[in-house]
Amino acid sequence: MQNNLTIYNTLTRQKEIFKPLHPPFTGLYVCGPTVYSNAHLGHARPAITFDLLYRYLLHLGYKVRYVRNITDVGHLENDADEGEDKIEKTARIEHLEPMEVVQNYMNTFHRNMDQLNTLKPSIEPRASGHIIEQQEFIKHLLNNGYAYEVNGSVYFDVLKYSRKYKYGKLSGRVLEELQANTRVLEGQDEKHNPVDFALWKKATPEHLMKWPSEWSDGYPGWHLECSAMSVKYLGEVFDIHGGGMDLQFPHHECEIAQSTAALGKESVRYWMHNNMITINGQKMARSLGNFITLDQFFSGDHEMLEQRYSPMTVRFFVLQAHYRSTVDFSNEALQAAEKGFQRLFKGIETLKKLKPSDESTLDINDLRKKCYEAMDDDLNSPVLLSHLFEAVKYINSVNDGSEKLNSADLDTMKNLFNTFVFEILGLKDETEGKTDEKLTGDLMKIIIKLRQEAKNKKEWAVSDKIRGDLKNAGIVLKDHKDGADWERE
RNA sequence: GGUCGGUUAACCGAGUGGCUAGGUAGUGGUCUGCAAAACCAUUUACGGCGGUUCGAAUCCGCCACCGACCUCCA
Repeated sequence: MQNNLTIYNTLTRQKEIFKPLHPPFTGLYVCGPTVYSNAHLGHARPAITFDLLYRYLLHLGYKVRYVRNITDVGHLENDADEGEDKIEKTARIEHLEPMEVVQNYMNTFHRNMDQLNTLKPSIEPRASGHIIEQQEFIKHLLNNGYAYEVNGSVYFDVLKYSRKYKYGKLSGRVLEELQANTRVLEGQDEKHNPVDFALWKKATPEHLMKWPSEWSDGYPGWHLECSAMSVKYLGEVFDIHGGGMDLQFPHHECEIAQSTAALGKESVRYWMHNNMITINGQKMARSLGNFITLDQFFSGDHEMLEQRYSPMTVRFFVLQAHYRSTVDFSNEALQAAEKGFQRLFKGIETLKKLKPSDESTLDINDLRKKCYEAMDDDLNSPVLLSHLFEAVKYINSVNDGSEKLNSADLDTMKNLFNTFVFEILGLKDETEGKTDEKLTGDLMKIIIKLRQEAKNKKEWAVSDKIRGDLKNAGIVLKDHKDGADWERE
């Protein structure tokens, strides 16, 4: 399994050549959503980023097991609330069962992910379905002496851990400074140290989501599910763990601590983190209330949106930036992405119609090499797109007759677009698959022919009326030298 | 205050010590009964101040500004 893929490992803060532990197999774990509200643009970022990685690994020939969890227990909303479980809180407001809320938002999330054309993970485990595994994990930590029980809750002993291992290695935190900076808040008296974190929390009587355990009726700590489920499905040591940059600390740091303490070794080989989507320069987040949901993008139903943006426009928008850069939302940027996406796909349409020449004026192998180099360079999708746009320009020139492609190169070019645009970038033609497409096409041919006859007789009023009426019906005619094309508005 | 990252033209967004990234918009042109579209060509850059270098947007230092995270029961 040869490849030149390099990925930026947050652990070492540099790009490293990707070498899986057990080729051709490779494991990928990505932190999925907490399903207590509708998915917003921020959720699209990791989904698309790691979909790109998953697709590229598949393309390179790896047998990938892609695990993305659904968090359906735990998580607090913010400092203001009184320790209510996020999911439980929403449940109370809407008078629904907690699991009904979970199901509802999970369904929406899945629909949105399908719209964005992300491939489904191999396994999508839910925290609530792995309570026993999490409890087993806690027992392991208690036996190892890295956890302690107080009043039915179990906490991880960070200080003890740090005597043997380095706590904070992923996020660059220094334990002493963390202790110095920790805010002193109520409810921590159970902990031996403020930096300790919960593995199991005893539930209050009114808490709805709780499970029996030998310590108490309660619920697992947030960080635990990822450790327990990744080990279960990918093994004690696996290749890639991904997630948003905002999860680096404390979530992933605690995951590392738990797993290392329980297993006695590093569990994750490559840590990858996508950057944030910003809006007016600030992170788009549920908790900040500055989010626009994916459904709102797709429908245009939000006061900040000047128009609707199709799922592929959103996907293209995300891919046009490198995953480790922030991307700032704006209508202008989305509209530019929409136009760019259309230009790319018009190029593909033109490519389909090209006639081969006897010779080629393009070094197609060089183009292919550049495309692979871009992807190998830590998934540099914007550079890949720039090469594809260069190719589009070339395709148009061939169409105009100023450049040439021979038959073999033409096939290679089609292949290249198929591979990179559809297979790897995961873009798709949104006009395809509509019903009666063939019939519509045939009808349009007849209409255009009739109009052409009118034009030949210089009956401009007739031809303009046809064009105008079609426009009212949502169809745009585009005249050119030998005939006319049409497309939906 | 600490840790990490960023500051590129009208907007978005790559990037290497010397060679036009790319997209959108703008401008000019081709095509055209008109319109639209399409295509071609093309203008405006590298936060500030120093330093290293024959040469720096790219390396180093300082400053300014912006952002993420800094555990609460999760």
